Amino acid sequence: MNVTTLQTIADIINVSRSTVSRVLNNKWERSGISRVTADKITVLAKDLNYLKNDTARSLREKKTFTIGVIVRDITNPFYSHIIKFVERALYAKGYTIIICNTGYDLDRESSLINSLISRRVDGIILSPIQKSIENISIIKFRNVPLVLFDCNIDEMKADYVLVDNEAGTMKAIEYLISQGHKEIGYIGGNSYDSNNRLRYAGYRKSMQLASLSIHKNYVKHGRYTFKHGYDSATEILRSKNVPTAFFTANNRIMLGACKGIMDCGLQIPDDISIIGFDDFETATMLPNPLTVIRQPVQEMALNAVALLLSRVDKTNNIPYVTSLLKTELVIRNSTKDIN
Amino acid sequence: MNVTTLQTIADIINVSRSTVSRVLNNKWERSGISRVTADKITVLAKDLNYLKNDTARSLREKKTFTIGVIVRDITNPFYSHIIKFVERALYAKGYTIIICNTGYDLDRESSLINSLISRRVDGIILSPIQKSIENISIIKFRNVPLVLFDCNIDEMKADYVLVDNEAGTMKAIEYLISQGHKEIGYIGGNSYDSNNRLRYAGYRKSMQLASLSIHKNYVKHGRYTFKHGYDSATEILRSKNVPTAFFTANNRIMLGACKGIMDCGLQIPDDISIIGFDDFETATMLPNPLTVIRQPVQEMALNAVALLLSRVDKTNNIPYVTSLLKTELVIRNSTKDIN
DNA sequence: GATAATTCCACCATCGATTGTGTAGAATTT
DNA sequence: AAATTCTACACAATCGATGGTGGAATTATC
Repeated sequence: MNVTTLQTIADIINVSRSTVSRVLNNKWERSGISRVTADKITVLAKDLNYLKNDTARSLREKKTFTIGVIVRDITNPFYSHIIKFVERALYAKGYTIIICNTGYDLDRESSLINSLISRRVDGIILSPIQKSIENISIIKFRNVPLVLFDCNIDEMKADYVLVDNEAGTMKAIEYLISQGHKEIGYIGGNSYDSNNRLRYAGYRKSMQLASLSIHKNYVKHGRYTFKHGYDSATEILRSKNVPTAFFTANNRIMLGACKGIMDCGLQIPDDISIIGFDDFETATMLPNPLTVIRQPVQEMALNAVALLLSRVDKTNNIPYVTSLLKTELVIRNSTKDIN
Repeated sequence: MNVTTLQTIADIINVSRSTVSRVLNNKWERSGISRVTADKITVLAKDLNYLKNDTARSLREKKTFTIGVIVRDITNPFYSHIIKFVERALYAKGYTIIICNTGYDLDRESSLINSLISRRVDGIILSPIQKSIENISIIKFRNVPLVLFDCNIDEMKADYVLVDNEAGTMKAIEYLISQGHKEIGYIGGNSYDSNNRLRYAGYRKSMQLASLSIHKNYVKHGRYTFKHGYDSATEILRSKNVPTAFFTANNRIMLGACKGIMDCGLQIPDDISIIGFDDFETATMLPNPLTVIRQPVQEMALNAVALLLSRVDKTNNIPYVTSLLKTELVIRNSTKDIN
């Protein structure tokens, strides 16, 4: 259980801790340590399986080489892919990431943030719940480098990475309209969520531009879940008037809606068209592969990392940056031209 | 940028660091500190937004309250769900987790392990690549509490959490046989992977018990990917003789195989039956929902955490434990009775 | 041979928190 | 009034690593 430390090595070779430290950090030349001493130390360190103690180093250096990443739902493939890319990019820069999952629980978010700050992470990438922005303020108050991800909060000045939610949605709706759809339903996410608000705004704008009216009954906001998608779709489809197409605000809702449509005995796209935000692996697996708005997941991850690291490295006050990325309409086969 | 430390508070109130420490750790009564002093300290700490420094505490306590979790592919829903449950359980016990993704890269695995040990994590939950067990030995050598997850390595004594791969597969194969299938293909994972070996063993055993012969051409080992599933299925289906059913060794392979089958112009389950290991959200979304062997994901996660923490807490040498969990055959509609 | 110039390292403070031990001064006892 | 007991803290060592400063020993220079 006895671990080798710098002191262990120093004692054996009869040099000081600092000398060992300098050698093992490749600073021995600059510090005027002889090659002979350096070699002895290097060899012994290997023999004793010396492994640096990062807690000590972090304490001393006031730098942990750790980044906190907080997402709302790690089981959503959108986030798990983001995390994969973020982890890979940060790892390449020598950073480790601590991943936290809020599960849309505000208390959890708050407590996780405190925990990350206690651990003195060098920065945080946060995909906030947005019900309250108090948690975010704490991070800023503590002066911890922060990148807000997948959200767009007007009242909060910060670095952002986000996509053109409104424009992306408009592409989708306009595509539906070009196929002759006039009655288009919107099954969205939480009403306090900026993505949902912007996607909804895009939906309304496109409808308005085409002089199409929006039926209140065709619009459902709710949670970003399969269940919400399913319930909303079936509820809408069981009423007297039904739309000819649906827009869904994320992958989970889309899957739920698809299942709901099928369970209502309707076929996609013959009986009803559907288009949604987020691309995902199984979108191509349905009887008719799904047409979606794809977010540039890897690019988003890389931009978040780059933005954050530039904050971490530079103590000077760069103005806040918003990295706004473009979405792409991926046309598959879940909508039908009814012109 | 000046952070409050115990010393800051101590200086203002004119007490010593230790007194402040004891108060903020609720040890003041035991240490004979007056309520008046304690209150003053508590109030001031709050006013100054004091936040404990975990790097310092960890160094002193030789305990980081951090657990490393290493998985092979975080974007696989099986793992992302495991991680979700593991994180939740550990969080409840005051631990933070560092999630690492090897992406089946052995060097990465090795380097991640070293990094975790450098950070002095209190324990590691590892789902190893298994091409080499050297990396695992390092963890054991360093005496870091370890739980091996989702694998079964005979040569390596350790704590394990795993499922009845062989028995589970047998349930699946026997189900197919009971439906009259005699020509059953096996599309598996990496040949060095213990899960794959055991699942394959289960497949062979069931076939043998039913006196069915295994066609070499119907068996494909490879990577746990969509592509491998797709390629294998199409390759098999394009040959002269084709099986009436497939068993697939994980969720990715299953999806790939399904797509392959569809792209060959065949219908599931009318033309060909399929059954696979791992349940997943979209299994229910296909035209005909998929029949699968479900692993008790949450239970696996909780057992891994419990096992690990018992190692972390007790320094005494408990004998190694293997937590072997049962799988469940979830019958949906991807197989057809051809009796 | 004496002084100057290097070479090569040791010393010590520091990061922030924790804890065992020691001790003034007040309170109580005899 | 002296002895004893409490009360309420302070002190200092420790965890392991880092880096500025200073100085002994060796070599070079005239």
